[in-house]
Parts: sequence; structure tokens; C-alpha cells
Amino acid sequence: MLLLKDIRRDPQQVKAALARRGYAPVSRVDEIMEMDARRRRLQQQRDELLNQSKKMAAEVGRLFKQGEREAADKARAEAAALKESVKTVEQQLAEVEAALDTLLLDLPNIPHPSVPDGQGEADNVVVRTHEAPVRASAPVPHWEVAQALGIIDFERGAKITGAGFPLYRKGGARLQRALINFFLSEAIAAGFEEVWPPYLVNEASARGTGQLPDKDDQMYYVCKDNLYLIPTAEVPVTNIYRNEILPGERLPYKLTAYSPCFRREAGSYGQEVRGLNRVHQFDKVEIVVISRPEQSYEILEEMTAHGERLLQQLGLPYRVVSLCAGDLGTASAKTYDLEVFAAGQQRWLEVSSVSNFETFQSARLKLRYRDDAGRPQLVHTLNGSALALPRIVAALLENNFNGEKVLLPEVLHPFYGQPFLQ
RNA sequence: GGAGAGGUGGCCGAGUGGUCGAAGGCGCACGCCUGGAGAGCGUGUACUCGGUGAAAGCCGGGUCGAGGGUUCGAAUCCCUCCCUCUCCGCCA
Repeated sequence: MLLLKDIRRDPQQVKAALARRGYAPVSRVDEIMEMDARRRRLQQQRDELLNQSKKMAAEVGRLFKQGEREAADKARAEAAALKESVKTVEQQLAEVEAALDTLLLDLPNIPHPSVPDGQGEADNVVVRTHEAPVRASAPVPHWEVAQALGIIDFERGAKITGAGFPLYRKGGARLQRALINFFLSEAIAAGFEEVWPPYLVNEASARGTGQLPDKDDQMYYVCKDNLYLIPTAEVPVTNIYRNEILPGERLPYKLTAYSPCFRREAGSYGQEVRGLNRVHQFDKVEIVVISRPEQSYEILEEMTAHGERLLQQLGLPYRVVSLCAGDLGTASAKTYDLEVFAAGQQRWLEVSSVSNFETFQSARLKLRYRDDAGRPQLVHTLNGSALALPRIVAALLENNFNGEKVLLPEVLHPFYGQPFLQ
């Protein structure tokens, strides 16, 4: 959520920044300004009326105490009349505030100046590419490798639940566990606190990180209890400190969590969803940082570098992509995607997305810190995958299958228990 | 799921219709005191919206789990919801 005071300070700049994203109804900004002016006028009216009414109420009390019944009754009648006008103004105010809120919630974040121009995926900028040897004897897509080894049972997963709910078996199951442990160990070594969060969240949490209102189609919803299955650990973890004021000297807070992720992925089809490319339930280790504003961009780079180190250790070829303004997620001010090269499909697959949300989430979350002067200020929030499993598994299978078994990278040996998967 | 008891400031805790944003204590900060520390003494110590101001501040509104309601006036009374605790039920 953008801050009213920022919009008020320079609406033209906000409009220009939103236009850079391809946000079409830029005139919303004008509507917001107008609505805000109305809101402030109404509040002044209401405050004035309430002030009078409070004074009147005190007067009534005083008169009663002094036993001046008649005067008290008269004052009481006046106060009652005053209250009617308060009600009218208050109702208008509530309407304006609700409308303003809706408008404000609709605005996406402002892209950081360093974010490249562009309208969509095609305009994203490859920042750097990391080479790594492909050991596969022939280009075989991972679903064929998985079938040959009997380690992912897509059909029975579909029977149990539906398409996009893979059933991992034998070495496939064990590899999940190994990767999760490896990623968590690395995150802990990098100074992240491990947390194990709830996988269902309430409405306030979903709103806090920006899944609601705009992405509610992407979440599984448990209507009986009004809870959402998390699409990423970002949601529960970033919400840990919702509505809190953190001691400034303790920042940054660096948190990591493993969680399953549940996504409806409405509207996906074709090659996009083949095998593990896009599934409804997958596993991921997430890193989340709550930082002081002045540090957040430095931290964004560090988090990206952390993801890269994991890929380097896994021996996977990858590239770092800076998302252009038009491809940025609603809440993000800047995002780097990490993409691995999957030799079997000859495709780049996104395995991580590292974003700085600046105050977009913290404004909704009311997540603040006390600055050096002792004043509450909004924090910057960041998160990134480190890493998402399915496409890592896909790349490992496609890049390291020698026709008989999958040669695992050395870092996984202690976690997996042996050097190859067969 | 059923019955009961509760939710007040960073923490403890008083407050059951009127000057209560809230006694008292603890903690914390600053000052005095001290060779230094402690004790002691003094002062200060929530968040938010609006107005005004260069700013410090000042003025006004709101907030005592959340949201509604009654009343001239609500932390205090009523309703709904959430959470915590105790007992029962169920259960990995």
C-alpha cells in the first residue's frame, strides 16, 4: 500500500512511476487526492462537533452534581441534538474512508529507479549468467527421468488429489528431504533464524502481505474457518511482527522457514505445467528480512547472492534476471529472479524470486521500528526463495541423468545419504 | 464441541457510568548524588488521524482484545466476534 503522504507530496511523480509499470488507470491518483481532501475536511468537521459535544457532556455532569436539574436537562437536550449532526458527518466520513481505502489498496508499488523499463517478460534484463557443466548424456525432460526411476508418481498424485499434486516416492521423496535440509542449513549458516510457521493464515495476514485483495484467486481457501492455505512462507513469516514496533538497533531481522506452498495457479496450461514445471503443492525454503529502509537494497543484493550460492553449490547453470517495471509483482519495488537451465527441456526455469517491498507491505502490516530519534517508522520488508524445490529437482534430473542414475552434487551427499539417485 | 473465568500502557496491576489516556508498582531514559557502581531523590516514559508550525512544540479527534450498540457522557452497561486460562468431551 502506498502512503497517502507520499502521494500527496508529489502526485505527478507517483503517476509517472505507476505508468512505468503499465498501470493504466493512472487517474486513480487524482481520485485519491480528491478523496483525501474530502476526508480531511470531513474529519475537521467531525472533530469540531465532537469537541463541542464533549464539552457539553462535561457541562451536564457538572450541573447534575451541583443539583441544577433544570439547567442540566436543558444542556442534555442540546447535546442530544449535537449528536445527530455528528452522526451524519461520521457516516459520510466512513464512506469516504472506505472508498479511499479501496482506491489505495488497488495501487501497485512504485518501481525502484534501478528497475529497467519494459512492459513484460520479454523486457527483463539478464544481469549475469553462471555456467555449469551439464552431465546428462542426452536431453531428457525430468518427467521421463522421474518415470524411468519411479521417483515421482504423477498419476497417483492426481488420483489422490488432482493434477499438479505430485506424489514423490523412494529417492524422489528422499531428495525432497535432502534439499530442504540443505537449504535450511545454508540459511542458518548465513545468519537466518529458522522458524516453523503455521501453513494456514487468517484474512488479516493474507491482507498484510498483499495476497488480498488482488490475488485471492490464487489461494486455497478453507471457508468453514475463513482461513487461507499459504501460497508461500512469506505470508506467515512476514506477518510475525504485524502491528508491532521493533527496536531499531536490533534490525535487520533475518528469518528463514521451510513450508509447503499451495497455489491454485488458475489459468496456467500446456508446457508451462508439464511435470514439475508448475504444481499446486510444492515445497520451498524462504528467506525473509525486515530491515531499516537505508539498508534494504544492500540486503536485496545479499539475499540474491545467497540464492546464487545455493545454485553454485548444486552445480546448476543459472542466470540472474532483473524484472522490468512492467513485469514486477504488485507489491514489489524491485525483483531479481534466479533461473536455472534445465537441459532436458532446454528451458530456463524460475527457482527463486527475491524482492524488496520497501514499505508496501509494512504499511499494511503496520510493521514499524523505532528510529534513532525514538520515532516509529515503517520498516522495509524483503523476501526470496532459497529455494523452491520442484524446478531444482527438475534441473537436477535433467542435467545429471546418465541414462541409469542421477549423479547428485557433492553438497547433497551428506543430506541424501549417497552420491546418486537411482 | 460444552460449561465457567478473564483480556487495561514495555511488564505487573487498580479502576463497574462523569475532569480516566487511565492510580500505584516494576522496568527504561535523563538529571542530581558517588572515586565508581548501587541505594536514594527528581523528571520523563503508548499509538494514531487532523490542524498549525521551518522545527521543537502547541491545539483538537480517536484508541483500555476487535467491531457494533445504549447514554448528554463508556475502560466501566448490552450484543457479536477473536484470543487466553480452568474443567468436561474428543484426539495425533
